[in-house]
Amino acid sequence: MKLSSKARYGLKAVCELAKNYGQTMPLSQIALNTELSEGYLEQLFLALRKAEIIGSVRGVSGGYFLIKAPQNISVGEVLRVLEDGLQIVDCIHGNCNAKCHCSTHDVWNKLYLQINNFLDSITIQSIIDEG
Amino acid sequence: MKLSSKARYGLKAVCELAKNYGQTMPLSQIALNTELSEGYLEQLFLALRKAEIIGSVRGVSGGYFLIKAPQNISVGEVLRVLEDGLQIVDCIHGNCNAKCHCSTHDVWNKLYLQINNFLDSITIQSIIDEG
DNA sequence: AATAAAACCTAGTAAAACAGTAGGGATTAA
DNA sequence: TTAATCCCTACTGTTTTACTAGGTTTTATT
Repeated sequence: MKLSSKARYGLKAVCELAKNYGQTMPLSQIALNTELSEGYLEQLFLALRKAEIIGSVRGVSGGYFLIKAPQNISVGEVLRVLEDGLQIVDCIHGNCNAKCHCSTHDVWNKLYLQINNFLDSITIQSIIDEG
Repeated sequence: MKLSSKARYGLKAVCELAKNYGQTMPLSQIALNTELSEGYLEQLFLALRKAEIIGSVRGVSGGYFLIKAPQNISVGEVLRVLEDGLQIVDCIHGNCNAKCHCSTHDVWNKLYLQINNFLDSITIQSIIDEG
């Protein structure tokens, strides 16, 4: 139940973009501000772009930008991209073949919903407001 | 954010013990009923015993038993033993040296509390009742 | 047209974590 | 004495993680 670096770094980077919402930021600048590896961030940004959370401009004076306003993006949206859908077990629907006569699956299902509901209730804007 | 096999198997095994609360069950029987590896379960039971969640009787006709009644044990108690305290990030108190000017740490702290509160609210008894 | 800044993309890789297995020792009822 | 059972440590193959490397493409600027 540990969060991956992808998730932690990714959220930080998205917050950095949020603080500069409306502008385009080169990855080098984001890496500098967050003290994260530029090469590693690049991979995360590739995923975030394909998920249409961020957009990009190529070439000189290009960079990345948030597509939606920070108050309209939830932490859940971002993390689901970076954390394989935030699923905490592989058989989330209890369709595994185990001869388990107790409903532990229900626990995992409910925990999954709790986590997602909570993370969906937090906006990126609220994070940078607190900081 | 995946749950480990330790956690999944451990909870199943504890449920199995709960269904036979008041009796002593040999590990071989638990492994059989849950279709889990006896050798692996042994490790989990070592930890659960040291955490005083289960007790054991050695020798012939020995085995393991739940120390507390199933309605007095929460899923959280069990999982914290098996999942390194259920901490989702290493620096849960935000004491890492990162030059992060946004409060993503607050998110992880709150999520940590959400998860623990939720799991503490579920008793082992309620799981076997549903099954 | 040349250059340099930037995104884009794939593949490799060392280290850690995971999910067990192996093998023996200690205890105890029968 | 035996066999069942818990106790404990160490080892091991696999997978995941957290990157790094190295190149390609695009584009503003000179």
